[in-house]
Parts: sequence; structure tokens; C-alpha cells
Amino acid sequence: MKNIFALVDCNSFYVSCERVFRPDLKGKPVGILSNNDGCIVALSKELKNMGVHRGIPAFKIFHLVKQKKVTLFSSNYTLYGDMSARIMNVLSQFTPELEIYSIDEAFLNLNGFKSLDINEYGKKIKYTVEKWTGVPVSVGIGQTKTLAKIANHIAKKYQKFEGVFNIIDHPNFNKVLETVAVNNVWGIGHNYAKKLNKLGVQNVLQLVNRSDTWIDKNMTIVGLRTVKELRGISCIDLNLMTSDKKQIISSKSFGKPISDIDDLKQSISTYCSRAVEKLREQNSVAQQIMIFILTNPFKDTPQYANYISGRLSVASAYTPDFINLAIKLLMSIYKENYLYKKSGVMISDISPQYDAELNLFETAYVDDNRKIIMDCVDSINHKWGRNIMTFGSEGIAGKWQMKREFLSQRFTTNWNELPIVKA
DNA sequence: TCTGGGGTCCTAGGACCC
DNA sequence: TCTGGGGTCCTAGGACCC
Repeated sequence: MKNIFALVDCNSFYVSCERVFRPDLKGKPVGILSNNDGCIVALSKELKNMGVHRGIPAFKIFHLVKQKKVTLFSSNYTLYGDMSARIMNVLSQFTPELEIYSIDEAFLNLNGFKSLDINEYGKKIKYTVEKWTGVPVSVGIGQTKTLAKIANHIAKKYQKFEGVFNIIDHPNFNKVLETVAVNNVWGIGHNYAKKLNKLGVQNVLQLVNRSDTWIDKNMTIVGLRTVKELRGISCIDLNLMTSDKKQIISSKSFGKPISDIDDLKQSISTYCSRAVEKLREQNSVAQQIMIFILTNPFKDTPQYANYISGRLSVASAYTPDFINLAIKLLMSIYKENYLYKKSGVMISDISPQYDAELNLFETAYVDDNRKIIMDCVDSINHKWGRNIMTFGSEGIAGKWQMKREFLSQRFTTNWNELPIVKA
């Protein structure tokens, strides 16, 4: 029995979100910047056609912005996250089994719709999402997730398919595989692609024709799983449960480089606070923390980078426990007179709050006031907006904080920033 | 002028145990 | 005198994803 997977992927997602509220930008070159407006992370087809690609530093195209040839936006994750939720909600009406794979992608199990014309169903999905949310999507259909990804790639690449491509039982299956380069396969990144090319494997057909032992030897069993999927044997199931994170990272580059210990303390406290907040969102506690600070490796200035781990005596989700330890760790690696560009916090050794290992001499997090306090802080911030309540050590509007000069409004999530329709 | 942030899984190698 | 072989756990690092 064959499986039917569909992969729905939004076209230039961040750009499309901005265009929903700026319809005048349809068909025009648009780019979205990373944090601190550093580099391009997403771009429209039109901008791509101007020779711009993902990852280039933003300042290189600022002159085009001044000439009004290109429009840029700072990342507006509040907006993108909310648009994503709307899209996923639409998709959930097309199947009982939906895996939200990323902010702009979802896998759908369509096994139950075999009696329908599956191509038509794909078109209907595409049409409905666009109609209801304003965001254009592409739909790829295959009998494994990896093949659905390939089909999606083809749907995007060739206009004649109008955004929907089904690779199941395709009359020219091998020919199709031959047109896809190995670096476009889900699970084959930069390094393996380079290695495969060297070994004489350029396209997907060549790859699937290699023996299992050859694949295993050169790409480990992870690669073998990918190749089996390409051959139509489903090895990667739909992941319907969102499982708890095993590590939580909060880290960012600074808007401006800093060298003062107080600024670093603020940044570490802020990232700590955010990471522990995420920890509580999944009702977990954690015992291990790692912090790091580093200078700008792209600059020709004195370099310093260091990281250090520490452990709490008992697992916790109480922000001050983590901040106190993090500051101690920071003091032990901090060196004066360097221009720091980035810091970060990573929390690990995570367990469920009600199943955490106990310590004979200390009260568990769930059993004392610390949980009550944190729950209270979280509910206030949830109701009134993030950062209404913060910890003193986080500081206020430090110069290290993120630069976002081209930010659009939070059109869909903030009453004060709703779009206005002029009659 | 200047280069994102947040994740997962697997493997290799060392320490340690019986 | 001899120094196997198998197992587990941990960590660092490499690969990948968006």
C-alpha cells in the first residue's frame, strides 16, 4: 500500500507576509533582513533575479533601497508567527494528520483521500490557502516525505506546473530524478553534496542507483535512510506530536559591539530569562546551563571567545536561579578590553516539571513558591505583552539590543498596529 | 558601515565497569 | 609471567534542517 504525503511550502514566506499588508509590493523586489538588519535572510523572486542571494550583507544593497528599486524589511517574527498559525489552521481542514514542520512548511498525510483525484486535491489546498490568508504556496506530492520535498522543489521551479506537482506513479519518474541535483535533496547538505559530486554522483537518479553498502559507507545510515525514501520506501513517519525540546538556546548578536561587563550581564540575563521562559512553556525544568561570549570573528580586531557550563544543585525553572548562576559563570570568563559582538545562553538536561529528580536537601521547583511566582510573571506577560515584567538585571533598552530599522507593524497581533483601510 | 538564530540526530573516542 | 572483550555513559564535533 502506497502512502501519500503532501508537502505544502510557502513561497518566499517572510516576503509574502509583508506583501499581504503591502499589496503594492507584489511583483516588486523585496528582501527581509536578519536580526540587527545584518544580512538578507529571505527575498522575493524579483530580488533574486537582480543577482541578490540569501546571506549577503545588507549594506551591499542599501544603495538600491535609496534609489527606490528595492524594499527591505527587518524581521518581524510576531507577524510571521501569527500568519503561520493561520496557514496551519487552514491546512488542518484538509487532513486529520498534519505535521507542522517549520514556520512555513507542513506535511499532510493524504492516505485517506485515495479515492479523490489527488492532483485536484493539491490544487484545492493551494487555492484555499492563498484565498484565505493571502500567502502563495507550493504543493509537492510523493509517496515518502523526501519525495514530497522533491516534488515541491519541482512545483516551485517550473512555472508550467502552477505550483502543484505530484511525483507518485509519474510516467517519467527516472527522468524527473535525473533533473534534480543532489544538493536539492532534503537531508543532503553542502558537505555531502560536495563529496557526492567528487565521487561522480551529480543527480538524484545516480544517487538512488548506488548500492546500499556504498551509501552506508559514504553517508552513514542517515544517508541510507534518505536514499531509501528516494526509492519510494517510507522511513520517516509523520511527526504528529510536538515533543519537548532537549535543549533551549537564546542568543543574539548585539546591535553595537560592547565591552562593558554591565552590558554583558544585561544581555546574558535577558537571554537567560527568555530561555527559561521557553522552558516553562513546555512545563519543564532544567539543571544544566552553558553561556558564551564572543567578539566579531569577521573583524580584524583582537579576538576572544569562551564558553562555560554550570549546574544547578536541583533542576529548576525559576529564572533567578539561572540568572545568578549565569552571571557567576560570566564573571569567570569575562576579559576586559575586548569588543564583544554576541553572547548566548543554552539550557540542557531538561526534564518534565513533575518528573524531575529530587534533591534530599532542597525543595523541588514544583513544590514551592518559585513556581507560583513564575507562573504569575508568565501570565502577566502573556496577557499584556512580553517584557511587561522583567528582571532587574536585564536592564532597559541597552545599547546592545537589537537593531531593527525597517520594521513593519504587528498588523495582526496588536490593536494599535492594525492595518487601516482608507475609503 | 558589515556577515542570523534556533534546533535535531549521529558518530567517534575516552573513561569506566565487569 | 598476563593485559581480552563487551557494554554503557559522556562529550565534542560534524552533519543536517528551517
